[in-house]
Amino acid sequence: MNTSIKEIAKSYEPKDVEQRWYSFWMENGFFQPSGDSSKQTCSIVIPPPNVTGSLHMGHALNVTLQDILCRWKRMKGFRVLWIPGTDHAGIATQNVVEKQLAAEGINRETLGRAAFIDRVWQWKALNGGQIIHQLKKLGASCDWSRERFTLDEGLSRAVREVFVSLFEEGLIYRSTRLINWCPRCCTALSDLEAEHDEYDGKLTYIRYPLLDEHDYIIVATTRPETMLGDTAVAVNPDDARYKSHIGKLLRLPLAGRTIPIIADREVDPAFGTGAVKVTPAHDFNDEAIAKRQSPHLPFIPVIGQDGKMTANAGIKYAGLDRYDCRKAVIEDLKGKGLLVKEDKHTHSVAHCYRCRTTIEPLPTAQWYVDVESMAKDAIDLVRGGKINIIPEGWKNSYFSWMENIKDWCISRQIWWGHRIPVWYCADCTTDAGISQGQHIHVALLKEMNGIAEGTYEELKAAGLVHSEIISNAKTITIDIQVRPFSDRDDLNKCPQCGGAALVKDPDVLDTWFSSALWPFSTLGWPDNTDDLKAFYPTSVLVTGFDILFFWVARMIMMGQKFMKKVPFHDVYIHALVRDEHGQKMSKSKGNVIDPLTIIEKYGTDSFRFSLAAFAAQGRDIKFAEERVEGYRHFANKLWNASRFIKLNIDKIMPEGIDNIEELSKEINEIQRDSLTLPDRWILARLSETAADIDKALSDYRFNDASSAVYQFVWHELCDWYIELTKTSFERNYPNAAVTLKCLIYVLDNSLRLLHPFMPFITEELWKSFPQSGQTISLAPYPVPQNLRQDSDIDARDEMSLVIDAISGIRTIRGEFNIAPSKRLNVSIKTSERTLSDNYDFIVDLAKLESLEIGGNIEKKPSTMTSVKTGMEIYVSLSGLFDVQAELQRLGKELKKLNTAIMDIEVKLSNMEYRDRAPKAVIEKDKLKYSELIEKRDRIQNNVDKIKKLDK
RNA sequence: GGGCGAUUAGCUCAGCGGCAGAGCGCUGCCUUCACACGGCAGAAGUCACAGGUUCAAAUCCUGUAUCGCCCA
Repeated sequence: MNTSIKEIAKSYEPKDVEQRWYSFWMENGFFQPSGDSSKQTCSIVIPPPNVTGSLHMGHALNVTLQDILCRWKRMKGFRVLWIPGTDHAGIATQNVVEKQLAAEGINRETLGRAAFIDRVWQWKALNGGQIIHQLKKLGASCDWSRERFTLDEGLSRAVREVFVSLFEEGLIYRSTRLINWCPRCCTALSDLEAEHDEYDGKLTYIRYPLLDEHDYIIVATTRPETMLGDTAVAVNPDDARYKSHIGKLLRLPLAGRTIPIIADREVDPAFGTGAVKVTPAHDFNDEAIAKRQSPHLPFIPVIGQDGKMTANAGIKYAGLDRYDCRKAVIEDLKGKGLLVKEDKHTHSVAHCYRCRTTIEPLPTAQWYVDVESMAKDAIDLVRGGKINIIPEGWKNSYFSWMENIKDWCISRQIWWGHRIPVWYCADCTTDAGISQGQHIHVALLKEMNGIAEGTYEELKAAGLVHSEIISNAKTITIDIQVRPFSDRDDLNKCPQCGGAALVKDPDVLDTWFSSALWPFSTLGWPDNTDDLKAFYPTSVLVTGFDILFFWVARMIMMGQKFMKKVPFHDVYIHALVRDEHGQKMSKSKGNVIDPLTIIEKYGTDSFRFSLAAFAAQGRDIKFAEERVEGYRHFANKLWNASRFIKLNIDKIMPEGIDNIEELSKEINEIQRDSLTLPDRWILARLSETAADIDKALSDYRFNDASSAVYQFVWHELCDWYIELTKTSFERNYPNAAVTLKCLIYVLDNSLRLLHPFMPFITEELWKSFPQSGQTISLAPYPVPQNLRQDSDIDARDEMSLVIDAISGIRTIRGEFNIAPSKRLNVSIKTSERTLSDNYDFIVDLAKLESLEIGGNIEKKPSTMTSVKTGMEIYVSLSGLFDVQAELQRLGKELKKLNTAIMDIEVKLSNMEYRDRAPKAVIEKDKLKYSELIEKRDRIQNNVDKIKKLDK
């Protein structure tokens, strides 16, 4: 029997406490799903943070909300599985390691592909655990034994399976078209990875001379350097200014080429001059125009993958950076008198989401996923309610994106990632009968046999053998004509000719391709594992709106496609965390708040509680540090409430208590008569609070849940109940022990209610009471059904009388600045027995010297009056009493009451109101009206008495 | 250009047809034996603006202004 309550510190020190418990939870495997499979399950997959990442506010919010849900469900008895892990973040990680290499004076090409990838794995082993460590600091109750990485073996197998089956179905295909190209990362990007920002640029007007006439046409462009690749000028067919020009030829300045004037409906006559230059190889709109023409306009790429002008740009410009070329072109046009003007012009420019470099649209061969039919299904799933998006407002964004979705470019020209499982045969011939070796271009790391680059055939002709070509290749480019083979197993023979001259596709997949499989790949798919059977579909996905399209939409498509079931039932979209001025946090702005600094300063629990309290639906979070400080005070309050209880266990029950689980049974068996009014009241309020929190969490209303528990613990348990128990304890009531048991019971349940929000302090306090439970994280969550059931509503009405009496006296004390130490003499005129039944509570909490309660109390001279429903309170103030001040005070109150009475009179006398308002509303108003009248009359009565008694 | 959201106390925000709320801050009194990271009391609002619907509007509708975000 543990009765010794160790001395506990006067204030809560989070650091001491937090360190201990996390490892305790881990060592005991509390976060692994437990219980038999008949139990209801709850599963969540974490949005995998980038392996390069370190914890920021967004992660902290995201993880805190998931942890609240998981801990709540776990305590409710669900078999909970929360799978953690990280994302290999292809471009980001490769950038980090390349930077390291650059510092050593090498680059990935000199290192070679295999060695480079080894380097990245080394880097990952050394640094990749940082964010995981930080998630643990937050208290995340993930099942770390199931931690996954998007590039680990199992997940790679899932990626391979998905790729190959989509390929076999024809839904993955290779195509040459314009893509967003980042000239710094040297890779293609998906549409989503190109971010559009407003930018102050120029609109340049250029004169294009007509071929056979002394006339010209003026075009306006934001990118003059691309004119070198123009293959037409387009006008709107309905534009009267240009109708007669359609079909004529122009001499393209600087390049000297002849290009036609064509008509296209999409040309906006209001933009610039209404005539636009068409550069199909470097602009998405122009590409579309080119493909609408019959025959298609030619594509002349003049900018290369490195962002420099190519030979097509002409000898003068070839090799120039695209921006230097812009200057040169402007100068040369000026020189020829063809530059009309340059206007200031704001337009949006696409940037690489990883490195901010301006995107260059380039025609290249890339792999695409045909998403049309999957998107259609994904729309239906949300529309039909199979997947709920919360808050609902995001549904519209989801639909509008999904309805306009374009095929997804999934190939990336980098090395870190899932290699595309496709092979090409250098020996076979294309459909056109040409040797495929002529369509495979190889650049070697160094010159061999006098050749540095050329087609596969040329290298062979120079005497190189297959293995030499492959192992010394710096880059391999495969033309679209070459036939791809994809397979679940690595190919070493051509499936067609049986030859061994196979070239593996050099590209890797978009990281989001593997992320899209996360809800089932982490559970063991493509194997039909027990986890998959038990935990798929997952219960809810908690994430920020910034990856709604990147990730959520794609998971829905892939989940439905491959599992034939939704990946999750609910998607809870939380806010973005901004700084206290509403600015997005960013390193460049220097307004980033580091969660770990906050944790260091205020403790994890306070931080988590703040995040939950901030997490109102549908609004961004402006993070204010003062709020966290406020919740640290709350933690301290809780700490001290427990401290108070422990001190009293020592005093009142020297024999101690066996364990607090036993207490729950006892509380349920205690006769109502043995309980004080405060006991009954707090039990009732506990039950109501538990119901409120359960409802709020079920609806993902984290802020409602946190404020309900805050309000209860501080303002009901601490402000009132604990203060009231002091009366029982200090006056040695016969049932003081019962009250103490109630108090412990309420604290125990409060700790359990709070645990999902504040896991550390609640475990610390809970474990400091004697009990058989191993951990609070597996203790039952309080819901009304498992709390004392007979806690009555009468208790609340009765208690509000007592509270009114005490508050009434305190208000008078406060208004006249009477020191709390001065005991007052008070009489209360009332017919309510409740007040005399709770005589001591009023005396103690209002700090009275004497108290008289009765129906026949008469107001004495020099007494302050407070009129409340059901009672009139007289506070004796002989000596301090000021007639004028008191009359003024009561007069003010009368005035207020009269205004209220008049308002309600107008309302009640309105016939339409009486006809149409619901009965209950009218009844309520009538009751209120009579209460107001009664109160006013009683105050008036008192005013009259003062005038008579104290004149 | 299209769409979404916000505007409520000094600040940060709940509330979204039936008496305008919370936290922080502010003012006054108090080191009362859990807690000064505290207690008690108090002041503080034309619910952005203009119309409309309704017996009744912070709440629903329309428009305006300002701010923010997403998509093109």
